[in-house]
Amino acid sequence: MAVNIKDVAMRAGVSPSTVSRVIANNPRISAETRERVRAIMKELNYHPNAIARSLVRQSSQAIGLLIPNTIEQFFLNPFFPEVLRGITQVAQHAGYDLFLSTALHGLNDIERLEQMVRSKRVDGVILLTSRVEDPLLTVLQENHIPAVLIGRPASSATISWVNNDNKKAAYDATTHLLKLGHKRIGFIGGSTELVVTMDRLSGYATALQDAGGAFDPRLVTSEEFLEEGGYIGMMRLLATPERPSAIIASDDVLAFGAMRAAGELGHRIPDDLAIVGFNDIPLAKLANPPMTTMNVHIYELGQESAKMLIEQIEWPATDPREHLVPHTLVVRRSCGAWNPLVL
Amino acid sequence: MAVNIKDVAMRAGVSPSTVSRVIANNPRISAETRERVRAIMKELNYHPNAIARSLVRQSSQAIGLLIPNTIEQFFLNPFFPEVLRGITQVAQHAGYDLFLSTALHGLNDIERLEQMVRSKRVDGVILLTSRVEDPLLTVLQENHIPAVLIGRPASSATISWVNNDNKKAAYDATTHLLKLGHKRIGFIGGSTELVVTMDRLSGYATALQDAGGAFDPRLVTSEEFLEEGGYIGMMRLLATPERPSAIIASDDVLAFGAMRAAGELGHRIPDDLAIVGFNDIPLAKLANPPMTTMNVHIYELGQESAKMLIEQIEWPATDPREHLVPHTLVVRRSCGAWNPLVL
DNA sequence: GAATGGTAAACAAACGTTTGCGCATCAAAA
DNA sequence: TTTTGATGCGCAAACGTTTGTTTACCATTC
Repeated sequence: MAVNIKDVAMRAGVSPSTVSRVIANNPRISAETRERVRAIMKELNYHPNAIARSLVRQSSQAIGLLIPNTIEQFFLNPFFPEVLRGITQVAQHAGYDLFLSTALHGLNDIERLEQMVRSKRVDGVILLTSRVEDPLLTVLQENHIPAVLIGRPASSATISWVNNDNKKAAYDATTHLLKLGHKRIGFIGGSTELVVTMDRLSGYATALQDAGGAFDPRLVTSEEFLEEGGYIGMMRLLATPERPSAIIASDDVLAFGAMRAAGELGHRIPDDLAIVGFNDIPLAKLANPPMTTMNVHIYELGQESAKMLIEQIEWPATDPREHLVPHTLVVRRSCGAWNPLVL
Repeated sequence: MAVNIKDVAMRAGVSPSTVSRVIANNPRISAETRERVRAIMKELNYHPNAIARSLVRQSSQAIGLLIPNTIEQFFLNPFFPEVLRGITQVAQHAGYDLFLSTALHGLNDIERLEQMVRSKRVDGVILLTSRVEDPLLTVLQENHIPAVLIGRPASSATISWVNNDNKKAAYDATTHLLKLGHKRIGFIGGSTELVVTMDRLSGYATALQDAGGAFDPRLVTSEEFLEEGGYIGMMRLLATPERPSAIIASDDVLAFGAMRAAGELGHRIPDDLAIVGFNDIPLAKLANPPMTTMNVHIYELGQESAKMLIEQIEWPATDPREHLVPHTLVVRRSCGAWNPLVL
């Protein structure tokens, strides 16, 4: 039914090989033939079959996105579209298509991985799943699957990854609050199974320690990565005997929940309670008050991961690389630093 | 390098056809052979090549998502992840993979469409692009490409679509405000090129008319589909001589911008100004005050579109269908209806 | 004992490309 | 005139499956 390369060849009075070479802009085709074939292609409205091409080329010119099992949570977080935007930008530019793999009906990460790459549908994968179990990494290595992790591998596995310096970022955020005079600073984190949570918690603790402050476990809570989690976490922290005067939330969505909880209990932000979030999602600046938050440049994270993956696909020999995307604290109103210039 | 069906066949002492039939659970294979082949597949860690399969089957078991050219705006709007979530859910369940097509380097919709489906990478497409130009629809029809539009076609083209009854929804939202006693109600819409904007505007106007109110063009503004657009729109409306006492924003993101503008000018919501948004994005209930908004059930929109597309792919004969997803007004604080029960 | 029927598996063609190799053709050099 | 070297193009194999048809085998039946 659909017109194929043979139809074009026949109509143009040449062989399929010639048509193929015209498509590939092979220089060994005369200008005259090239033009004639091109005209026929247009006339017949011919479009090369990408599937057949992939089969013979042994490459699909597509990259896969492995989305965490906690789909709902992940999609709900503005992190997702933003990182996707970055990946998209680079992939498009390099001529790669994007394949999405989500997990719903009980497929685990490994099965999904095999579905995508072992079946040759994609040339490599970007892992958005921050809680990386080792078996997955083993499968990747054993099968020489080009892959890039967004986040940091829990173990010292040899895989390319792109991440923020989360410890440093949390350290900086905490220091910011310390400089504003806060003594008791609380921490609301996501699931402790996530490397990112542990890193940020660690940076927070180190900052307190360096400032001579005490790390009080009652001021630390870890919740689901949802607005509701932030809400609950804040409620918990505010119930402690000596309540904190400032909060670090390891995600803006958590921070939003925290702000809601604080508001409901009648605490004013930043007067009674300073809050610093993480990620600088678009709505952070629209919060009331506008939220101070650590911008981790998610878009760049996405871009860089795609770049690294494509590099890996096209030069399979290259060693795993790491890349740290810098962070910048965006000072708004929620931390109580009315004049950012003095900091 | 990678193990293929022939390797399995050889090792099991059978032909490739037999292996293929084992994979397909063909009943003509004896139980004994089936088990033996299965064992070998596991032993060799064999995974069928989806590309080769697609080639011979003439179907890729994948559906494509055509994302509007206004990528940045689209990704920024929480509508996107939510509709994607719905699509994903159904697609996964039916065994279809998801392919993303975004437009960056100047490819227009048609080119992208051809890239995806004419090249057989996907079996059908979901069009997320609400401003559907006719040429695109023509291409779809001429090539018998299974497709579903999310939104309503501008012309009376014969294409399957799933949508909200946007006129009715806007009518209902406006009526809600009228019942609360508002006389001058403003409307902040997205680009007038979008069908959805025009539909909602139309419903708004009809509601005013039915209530005996006058439609005042000075109370209507159309802006970019961004928070910033809502901000500017609100500024514009508040600058009119007789300023409105209530606002309908055709998108929650616009409503957020509107609320910010109102806040900056010192107007209190809902006391000085009532606001009703559209979409009920997750953050709507976290706004300050929590936002009254028309829930259009985006997730369902996504689910239904995927269902319709897959149905179309698997039963090519079926006629184009339409589906309206119901809307429900979620009354919170921003509209000033303190006791939703009385309505 | 030959014909029939049923079951299990093999054969081979197809799907639409790409690409190494070989074969003409022709002009220039020997 | 023969050799050489480009140049332009065709041949055919390969990529890894699926599937309609055929074959081989064995047990019934006449």
